[in-house]
Amino acid sequence: MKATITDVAKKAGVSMKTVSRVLNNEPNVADKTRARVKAIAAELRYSPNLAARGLATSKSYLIALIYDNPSINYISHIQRGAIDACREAGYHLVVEPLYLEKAKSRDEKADAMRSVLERLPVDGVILTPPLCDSEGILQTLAELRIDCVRVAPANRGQQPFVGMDDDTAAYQMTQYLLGQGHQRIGFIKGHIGHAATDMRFDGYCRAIESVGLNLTPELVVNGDFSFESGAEQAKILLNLPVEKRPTAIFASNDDMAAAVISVASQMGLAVPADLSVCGFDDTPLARILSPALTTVRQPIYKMGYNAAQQLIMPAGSKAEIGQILDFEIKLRDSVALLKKNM
Amino acid sequence: MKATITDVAKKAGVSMKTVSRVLNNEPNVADKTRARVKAIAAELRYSPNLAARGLATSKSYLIALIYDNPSINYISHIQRGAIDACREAGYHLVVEPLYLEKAKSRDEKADAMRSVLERLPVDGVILTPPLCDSEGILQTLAELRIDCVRVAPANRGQQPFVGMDDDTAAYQMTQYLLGQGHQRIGFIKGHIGHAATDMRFDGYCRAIESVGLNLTPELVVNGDFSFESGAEQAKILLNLPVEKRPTAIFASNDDMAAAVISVASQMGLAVPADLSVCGFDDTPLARILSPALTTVRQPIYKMGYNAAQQLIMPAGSKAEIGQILDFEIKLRDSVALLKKNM
DNA sequence: AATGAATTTGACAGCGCTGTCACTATTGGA
DNA sequence: TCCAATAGTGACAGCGCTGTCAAATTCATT
Repeated sequence: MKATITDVAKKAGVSMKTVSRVLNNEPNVADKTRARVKAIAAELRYSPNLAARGLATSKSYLIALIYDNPSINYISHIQRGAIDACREAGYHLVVEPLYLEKAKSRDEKADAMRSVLERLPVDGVILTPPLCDSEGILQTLAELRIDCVRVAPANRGQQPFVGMDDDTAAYQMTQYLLGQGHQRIGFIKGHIGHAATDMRFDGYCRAIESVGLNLTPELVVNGDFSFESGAEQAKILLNLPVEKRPTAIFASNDDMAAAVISVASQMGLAVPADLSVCGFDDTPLARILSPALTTVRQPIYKMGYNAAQQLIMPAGSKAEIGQILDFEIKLRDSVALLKKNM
Repeated sequence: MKATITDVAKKAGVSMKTVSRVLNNEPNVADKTRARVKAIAAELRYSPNLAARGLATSKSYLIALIYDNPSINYISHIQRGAIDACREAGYHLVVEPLYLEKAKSRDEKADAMRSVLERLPVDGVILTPPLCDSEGILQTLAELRIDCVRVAPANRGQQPFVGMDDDTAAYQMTQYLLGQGHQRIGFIKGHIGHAATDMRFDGYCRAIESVGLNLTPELVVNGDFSFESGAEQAKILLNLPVEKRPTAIFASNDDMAAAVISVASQMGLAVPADLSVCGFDDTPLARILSPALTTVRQPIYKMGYNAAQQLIMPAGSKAEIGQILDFEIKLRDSVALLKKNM
């Protein structure tokens, strides 16, 4: 039915091994032979059987994207990037979410991953936050001797990663708010335990302090990246007495920023006239909101792309352990100059 | 390093074949033997090597999700459903988007798919719209002898599919609007060529006509499922003279409905007091909008789940060729009773 | 106790490919 | 001219598993 390497070998009058060499671009094949084999392979529409090759080499040409991050948007972009990188190199991406009933511990996640990976022999694994910061996961991967690249990890450590500088991004965004005249800038933190939560908050703090202001504890509230938590915390912030109420709110992601805008308008506060708002991520939501959201654009796609690429690259050429990608501050309509009387 | 079937066999004092039988739940193994082998396999953390098994059985335990649908939300849910079904059966999902520069023809998409699939031996393919209605794709799959299940195809035909009744859903939603007293109901159609576009529009028409009303051509406009197109078309609808202007707008998806709400509020129309709006899909956006959007909940996750399941199921048990899943009308806050004076 | 049938088990080949290693042909230099 | 080095090629085993088929065991029946 489907052509095998033997068919090609017979037709070309060479051994299987020679065909194999040609197919894998190995050296030591005469140019003439190489050309002939290639032509015949093409003619027969031959393509190697991945299972057989995998069995022989214990490589699978498969890369797994493993995550437990509930943000569809985030994962989708990582995934697209990874798939594109895979395709360029003849690899394929298998997607493995690791959602478990929430009570499960880290160890159980590691076990779940182990059972997935023991069954499916992948050549490498891409780990997204918060999974990429789990000791258990990392250790299991090491035991299984599977390469991995972490996306936006909290601890950069000595293993490969791709990431961006959340801290600086938050710093710059806060500086921008400051530059627009805002002094009382509310901050809604993300989910505890998420690396980005701390890094973004740190950037905010640095910026506030860099202009000689003091951090006002009541302006900092704890969300968890969800719209609902954003709404809840926005109410707390906006119900502060007028003279203490923030004139701008920096939410740690776009969903929460959307909630701030929604709550503000329900309370009769116009954005950005009465309240400036900015987010983080630049999800599709950001452009749809009215006003369109000023936010930080993360290079999510590129992180996925580069992560896969690092996995695929021949081990030798790994110049650097980590890659830090550029972000971009997207100025849109949700931030305005502070009005004099506020 | 990793336990093989031989290790288990030795330790259990039986042959490889017996272990194999136990692992595959084949009959004709004594209960005692079965229990012992299972115990030892668990103890050794044994799990079969997919490549080897694949080579022996010419199955890959891999299913591909192939799509060119740009809606992240849609694909993500299909994907999650499919992955869950796969995992239950020890399968894995590989994801293969088929985006090409837009100029490419259908045939080129089929070629692209062919080259992906010739390399990766998958056991089945899930096709989403609009790809699932491409003759070229279907034919290529048939040539490759790869099973496929289509998700929400336009032409149900004789091949397996999972879908929902878009027509009836739109019919019911329109009926609901009618029941709230609305007579001038605007309709924003989706992308031309998308099966859902026609089916939803048909349902709308049927409902309008079912109450003895005539279709008003100027109340029907052409969007393309994007937020921007929704905004554009909403403006056209809402700029109609007051006596002709719709009192309710049914957008063919949530993104366009969000645009309607946004445009309406920019024009000083309150939703739902001055204008009722409903959408289709029940994306996360629907709950985030204010007012929360009345919409049709599509069983997207379940479609993915069932599609994968159909592929995995032993060929014999395929009772029915197609499955039609239930939708749900989600009543939220964006539709109100028509005020008397309108 | 003896027979046939059903159940349970194992030996072995082979899926399609690549790694190893041995072999032959070619080249360049003494 | 001959030899060593190198380029080019192929035979063969074996990756871990399952299908086939025959052997061993058990059971039910006379």
